[in-house]
Amino acid sequence: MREFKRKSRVLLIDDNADHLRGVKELITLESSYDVVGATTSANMGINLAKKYRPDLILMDINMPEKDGLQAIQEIEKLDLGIRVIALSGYDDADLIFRAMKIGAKGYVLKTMASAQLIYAMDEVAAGKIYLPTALTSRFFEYFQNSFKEENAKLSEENLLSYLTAREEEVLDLLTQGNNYKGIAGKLFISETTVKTHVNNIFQKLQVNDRTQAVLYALNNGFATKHKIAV
Amino acid sequence: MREFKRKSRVLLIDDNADHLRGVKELITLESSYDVVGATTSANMGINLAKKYRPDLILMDINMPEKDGLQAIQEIEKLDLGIRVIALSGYDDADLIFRAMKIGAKGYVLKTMASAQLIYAMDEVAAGKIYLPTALTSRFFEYFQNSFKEENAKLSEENLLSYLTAREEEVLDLLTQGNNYKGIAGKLFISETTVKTHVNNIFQKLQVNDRTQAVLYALNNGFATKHKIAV
DNA sequence: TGTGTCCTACATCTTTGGATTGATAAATTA
DNA sequence: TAATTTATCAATCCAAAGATGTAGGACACA
Repeated sequence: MREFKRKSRVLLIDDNADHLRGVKELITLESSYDVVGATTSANMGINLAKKYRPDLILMDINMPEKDGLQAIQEIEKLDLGIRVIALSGYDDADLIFRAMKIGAKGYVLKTMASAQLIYAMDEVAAGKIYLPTALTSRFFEYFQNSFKEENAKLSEENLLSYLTAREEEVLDLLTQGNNYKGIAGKLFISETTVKTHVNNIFQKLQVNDRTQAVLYALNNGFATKHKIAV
Repeated sequence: MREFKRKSRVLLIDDNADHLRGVKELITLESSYDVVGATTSANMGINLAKKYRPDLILMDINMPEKDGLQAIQEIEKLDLGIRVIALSGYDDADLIFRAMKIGAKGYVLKTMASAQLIYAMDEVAAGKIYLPTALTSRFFEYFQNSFKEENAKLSEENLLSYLTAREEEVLDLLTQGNNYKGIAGKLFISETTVKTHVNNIFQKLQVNDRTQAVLYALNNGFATKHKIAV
């Protein structure tokens, strides 16, 4: 299959010169990839990316000088359609999560067999996103954990549920930064009426001012509830 | 391996009686699982879950009456350590994302080969989280897309960067719902100084009041920047 | 040494926000 | 039908917030 396509162009960025050389050899042996560049500097890597527009980048994210994650982010910002695979020595869930969050199309451990690296490259070059099974599992544990609190908040007794429909409208406008006059204008009611509603909201949410009300709303899934609902 | 462990107890919930029967037979053939219950009702399923405390639940999430996702959420809320695998007819990214978000430990398509279902069950029963490769790819596309906007905001010119260190401290306290007095007390400075800082913050963020300042901060990664930084 | 930035502080004034009380009409529910 | 809830509006009062101008001391940098 792969043999019939044009070769994918790959750029390597890894501050460990030895590892860089090793990966380069490995990939060069693999006939379906052209290594168009290899550098130990993240900044240089970004420049090379702009210059050569590779299809793929293998980016070491354990670099001291410039953080590899930051480099990935900058490359993603360029929006050149370059697909980046993160190379890391650690299977740390937080690292994996952050890499995928900023747009890495794959995450491969340096300790993994070379065949697996090539496989990841094939998958990513084919437009897919690739994570080894074990890392996927780690990712999801982290992912679910980060939503646990939010889920708990959304399902637990929520003071927001005591608000009337009108009060929800008013609160919604509050969370958009409106003052009394703005809300009154948007709802076609008098400012004093808005004051009444807002005061009732304060009572129900047990807060003292609009900022606290807005914060309560945002921290307890007010927007979520209406727009993204599970 | 599996042969030596005690059998995992499974509960099946699927409003399609035919499919339910099919899955039940399939699993019964597989000697390492005991089907402790099978029902076409989500509510009944939740009751059975409480009663029998199965290790695993296979939950159809394409049910009209009570949404399967909601049922998963309720089971997760019980916190009984029951691991739920979502069964669905659709490989819709949004569905997959929502299922994983609320704590499903796996997501399997009904059209998949029975061997794959058993494999998923083995993995999940072993404490892992399992998503078929193809669905993982879909999930990540959706996941990365949902962060694209946020990433753009964080990396684009941000008025927050013009704030001084002290102003950031003040803004941080503002985003916790403090008034002038509260901030003054916490920073051991006078209330008038706080007013000065807050006014400077308003100028820099180009907003008119504290609520808008807080909203600007939250919408532009203020907390994120300091606590979760990429 | 001077220039600029930052943190601190105060005075003054205007506007907005918040608390409270009271009242009417419509809709809902018991 | 009576009672309750909701949405509307007003007056009043006090507190808080916001706008503006001024200014001294600390520090960094050229």
